[in-house]
Amino acid sequence: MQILSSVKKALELLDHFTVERPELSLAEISREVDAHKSSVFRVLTTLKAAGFLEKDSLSGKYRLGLKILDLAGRVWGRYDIRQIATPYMEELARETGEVIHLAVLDGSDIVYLEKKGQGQGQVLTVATRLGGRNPAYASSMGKILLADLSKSELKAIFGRGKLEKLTPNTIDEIPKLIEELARIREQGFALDNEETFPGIRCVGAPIRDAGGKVVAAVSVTVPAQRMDDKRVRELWRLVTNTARMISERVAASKMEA
Amino acid sequence: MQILSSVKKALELLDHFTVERPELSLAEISREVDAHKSSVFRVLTTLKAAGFLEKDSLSGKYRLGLKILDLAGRVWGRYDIRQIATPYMEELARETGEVIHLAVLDGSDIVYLEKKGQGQGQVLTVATRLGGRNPAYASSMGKILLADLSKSELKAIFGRGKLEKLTPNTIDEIPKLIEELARIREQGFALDNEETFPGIRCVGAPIRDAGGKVVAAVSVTVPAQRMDDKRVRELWRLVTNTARMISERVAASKMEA
DNA sequence: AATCATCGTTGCATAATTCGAAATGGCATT
DNA sequence: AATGCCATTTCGAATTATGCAACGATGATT
Repeated sequence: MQILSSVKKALELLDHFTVERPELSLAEISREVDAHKSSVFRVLTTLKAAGFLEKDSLSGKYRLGLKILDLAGRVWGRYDIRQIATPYMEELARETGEVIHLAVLDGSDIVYLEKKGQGQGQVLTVATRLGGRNPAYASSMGKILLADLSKSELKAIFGRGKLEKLTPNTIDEIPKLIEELARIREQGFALDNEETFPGIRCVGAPIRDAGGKVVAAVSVTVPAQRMDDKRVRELWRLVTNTARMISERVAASKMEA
Repeated sequence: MQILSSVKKALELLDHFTVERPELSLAEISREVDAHKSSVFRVLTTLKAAGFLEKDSLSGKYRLGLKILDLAGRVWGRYDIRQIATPYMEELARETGEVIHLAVLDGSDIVYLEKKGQGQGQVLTVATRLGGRNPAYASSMGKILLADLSKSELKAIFGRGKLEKLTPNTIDEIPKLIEELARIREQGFALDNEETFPGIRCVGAPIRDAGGKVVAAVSVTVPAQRMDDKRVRELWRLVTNTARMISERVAASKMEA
């Protein structure tokens, strides 16, 4: 494996900038990465010169730069599905009064492509973000996407070990996950029963391309206290309907995701 | 200036991946950057390991990776204005039947934060993209944003040279631009008269924060053949109304851009 | 089937680059 | 004024990235 260590270090430095901590000083970063200040300064300067970071002229702190949006715009071009799905998600958000997500599978994670709706002013909601990720095996959308993979594909992704528990409810044994995925294939939707986030349940449904392959998933996200069995059945009907409509549009546009 | 040259090279390599050419092979990139294949291979491998590139397993070609979306999601968090403006832009797109843009100033460029509407099926439209950039001095939105800067701020951005002409109509002399900006401050909107893209005209208006500072701009983009003086007046009224409504919402939400 | 050209990947010695320590100036606090 | 912390720069030593050569795989051509 031929990794350039100074390039790796520079790229990893970007990960320290988060939504919670969008601005950081040289000193803060040096302490966090446990590297000498002058080295970190040079990395920051390089990232800034390339537009990946910018520096607030008043505070002298660094934050992620707009070059990243420029590059991101080039990535979104691959996901026409997002444009197609947006009006349907908006309609579903109005209909249900809940938060709606769209995601694709990347490796063993889902990646959020779109999020619509504000929920019902509840305190408990999900801190998800465009481009953000969660383990596929815990989330309704992830399980939908995994259910469309072959045994060997699943093995290549998860191996034979135990899965990390995100909550007490997370399925952490691969045989149980395989069972769950078989059930999902049968019933055509998936439930996240407080497996990704405590207190949050989701119902997810598959978006298929013209060839029937599951290329994305859409879900309704609800606080557990509002998600009884009656509500599950209701949302299942709505979200699978939305997914089917998106799928038809996807197929009609010869979309490739 | 302390630039790490190997990090710089790696970051610059990302720029070779565009919407037009989303996938590239090792050999293609090596030829383009005029560097040895084995060096480029190691850079690609490092970028791939960090998620900035991914490799199509069938073609072996590289493309931009989803880590970029992850980071972009953290940048968007700075632009609450985008969420606020979206419904108003959608309404304006319906009302005018044209393409609507939202942008902010970054250095001497505008950066597109949002784009709504499809225009009227015309062949001639603008290839703009979320996160994409254009020189501020040529575009209606850019001129709106520049008009809010002080003389010294403008001087720091543009210096004393000539500006690059994008089209025969582009203002390329700084004194003329300063005059134009003074006019814009007076009238409260700006016109791009085929200065950024040939055959394309835009009317732009300022979005202000609670303190009256211009923090973003919104514009209507029209093919020149459909933009007579009557249409200019009509669109000016609509776009400044939209900008005012967004500004009020921005001020109400104590937004910081 | 054999040959050729091109591709992607790896190992190694050398050249290039990066690193850390020390120094310096700026700013805020006492 | 003294102190502490910050950001930035210089320089020699240590480390890393580079380019070359080699290799196997693949596809096209003979």
